[in-house]
Amino acid sequence: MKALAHPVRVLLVSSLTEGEQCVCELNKLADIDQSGLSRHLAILKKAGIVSDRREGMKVFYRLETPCILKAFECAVDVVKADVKRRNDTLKAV
Amino acid sequence: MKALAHPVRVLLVSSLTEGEQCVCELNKLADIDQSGLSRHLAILKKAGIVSDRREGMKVFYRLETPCILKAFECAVDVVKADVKRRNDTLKAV
DNA sequence: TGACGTTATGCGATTATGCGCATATCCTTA
DNA sequence: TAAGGATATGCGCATAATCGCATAACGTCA
Repeated sequence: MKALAHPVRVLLVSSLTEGEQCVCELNKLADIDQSGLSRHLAILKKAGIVSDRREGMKVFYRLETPCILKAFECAVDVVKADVKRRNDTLKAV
Repeated sequence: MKALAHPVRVLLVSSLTEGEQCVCELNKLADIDQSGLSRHLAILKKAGIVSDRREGMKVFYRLETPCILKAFECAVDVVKADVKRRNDTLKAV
């Protein structure tokens, strides 16, 4: 759970749901220092959420657990419910 | 996501999947200072994961988002996969 | 082998989290 | 209104997470 507690890591996982990607591609997504990106990926790997594969100079990361998508969907639901609640509160006024 | 990044909070949510509970009951589960518990619950509430309801002196918390169970199941899968991987590595030696 | 592209790691500084104590707040009941 | 139980909050300290820079490690190709 801690491994997903950072916006950049959520972004990374989210991007990897579309398939394997190398660090260089991920680096374009996240506006962050390269060393930081590498660290975030290491955290996800240590947590068993992603795995890596070397191919030439590049390292490719891929999602190890597709079920994580459901967790994200739930998170989206939570946010939606929150928005709805705020709206209802506004209307009530 | 951050809201679930602490073992105590995972425990709390997990316990709340069984139904509404008051702070006093939750306090028995988590071996933690009462003020800390209150803070953790506040974090979950702010994240929209739980909601509270006052009834006399006691405050009852309940899960706002049952789908969170799926997220936990996924976490369990990740851990299981990790254990399996370790075993396979051992066997290979 | 040497230069270069890609990714990882060591380190120090900064910031965010969590904890425990004391205390405030809210509610009930005498 | 006063006392007491249940819960929340202010504060200071300790620890952990993150960041950016510099540099190391790894692989390729001339």
